[in-house]
Amino acid sequence: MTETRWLDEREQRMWRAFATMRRRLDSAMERHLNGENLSMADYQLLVPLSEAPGGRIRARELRRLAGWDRSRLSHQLRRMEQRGLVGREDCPGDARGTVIRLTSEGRSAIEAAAPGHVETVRRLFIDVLTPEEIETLTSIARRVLARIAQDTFGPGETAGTDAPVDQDPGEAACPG
Amino acid sequence: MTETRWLDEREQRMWRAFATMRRRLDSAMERHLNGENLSMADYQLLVPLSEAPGGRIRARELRRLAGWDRSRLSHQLRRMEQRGLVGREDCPGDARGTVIRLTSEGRSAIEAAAPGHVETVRRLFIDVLTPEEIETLTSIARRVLARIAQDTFGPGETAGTDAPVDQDPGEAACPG
DNA sequence: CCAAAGATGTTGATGCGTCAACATTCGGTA
DNA sequence: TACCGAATGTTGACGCATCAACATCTTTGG
Repeated sequence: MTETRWLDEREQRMWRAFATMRRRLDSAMERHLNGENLSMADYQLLVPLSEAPGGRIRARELRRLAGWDRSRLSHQLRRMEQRGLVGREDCPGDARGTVIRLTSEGRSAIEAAAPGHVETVRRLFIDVLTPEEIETLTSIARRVLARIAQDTFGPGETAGTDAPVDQDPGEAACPG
Repeated sequence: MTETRWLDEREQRMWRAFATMRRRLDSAMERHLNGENLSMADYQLLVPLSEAPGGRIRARELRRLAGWDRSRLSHQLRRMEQRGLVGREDCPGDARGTVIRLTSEGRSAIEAAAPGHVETVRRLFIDVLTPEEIETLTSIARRVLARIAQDTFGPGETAGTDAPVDQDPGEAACPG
């Protein structure tokens, strides 16, 4: 180990402000969604489901779209099924699979919540950015993601046992 | 309700990339810290404790420094106490209070983890940014935080019942 | 065909985070 | 002094997230 390169004052200020912004943004969006009785986790699954033909997606595919691992998805679907937002069906052609179906309650919920959610994203974040800053942020995010991917396979520790790190659709904004 | 202002392509691309970066950055840092058997939550409390004289801070103050609410702090301290990282003592002069004490195990843990954590922050994030981008991010974070603060007290819903939203030291980086 | 290996989901345990309810103590005021 | 409201912490319940273990089914290769 060489000597630790601590953060200088500017770096520290940025890192703290950035971390705080992240936390506050999450809380605020969670809070606004909760007003519609949905969590961010619900939202992330309901959006792709609402865009799928018939409101049906196989769990495997949903897992890929959300970038989650099996367990997280299964637990979340169990909770959502209990609330009547989704249902499980047998998967034709593969007895291992499960098809997730958006219920009418689920569709109502996402359609009620989506506009407000997007408005929140816009009001709290996008509207305070200049077009240049939007491009800069996109560029930064890409560089950081590339670096993290590098890092995962370098001195790797828990290199992807389950979750595929290939693609990441992130969070959709416009449910049909 | 006026018409929803959906996100255009650039905005959506930025928002998704940004959200993904946030998640991946969190996971990566959590994972690296876990290599030292610490969580981010542990770290956030251990840093101020390690910097305090005698390794002692009253719970109220720790709560303020971390920006947490009572309950979260209490639960986290219970878990950390069970692992021997901290201890609870009576608060002299105020029988309601509790003084949190960093144990020697706690000190060893934070001192072992801090350099690696800072290195991770630097390698995965800071090192891929230009000085201009660091300033830009600081500026963006401040604007967003101001907007969120505005929003909280505007059409507010759960405007701060417990957690003081005044100051936020965020995450410290250099435990003495 | 049959056994091994892989894919797909589920479950239980545990840690993290929030909310509501509670007990205790302090401070100010009648 | 006695009371009442505020401050301080703790607890239980529940949702979210990850890990390890498991059950089942499919595919592959002999």
